[in-house]
Amino acid sequence: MKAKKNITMKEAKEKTGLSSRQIRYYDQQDLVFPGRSRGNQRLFSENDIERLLKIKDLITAGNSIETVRSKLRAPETQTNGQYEFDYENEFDYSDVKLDSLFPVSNRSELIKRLSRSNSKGFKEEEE
DNA sequence: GTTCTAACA
DNA sequence: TGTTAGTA
Repeated sequence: MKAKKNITMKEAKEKTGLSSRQIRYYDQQDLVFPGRSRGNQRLFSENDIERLLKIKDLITAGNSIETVRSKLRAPETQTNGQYEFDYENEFDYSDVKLDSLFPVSNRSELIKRLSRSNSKGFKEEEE
């Protein structure tokens, strides 16, 4: 039963109006967490799009990646007693061809992300 | 045809 | 940020 539909890069570009470069960049900056699947391609959910939209809004408003990250913190790091799992959600797994289980299918990717979380060499980078 | 990463302009 | 290279 595939109720929700996954969104591909192309769709994401159209829906957000952002370039693929920007979307991938925001992904690297941990501003969005799209799932990965077939061929290591990103699969966004409706939530990711909304998140991207908000990011775009903040960036175009003259804010930097840092600011955006402050506003949209990763759920795991948001230890305020209030969880905002706004993306562990409507993901259509039936359409995803994963080699193993989703959460830990990409160990290398997970390791990379964890590594990035430690490196705090951020500056005032904008458009 | 499209996305992915990495790197250069 | 755009764009290109080589790949899947």
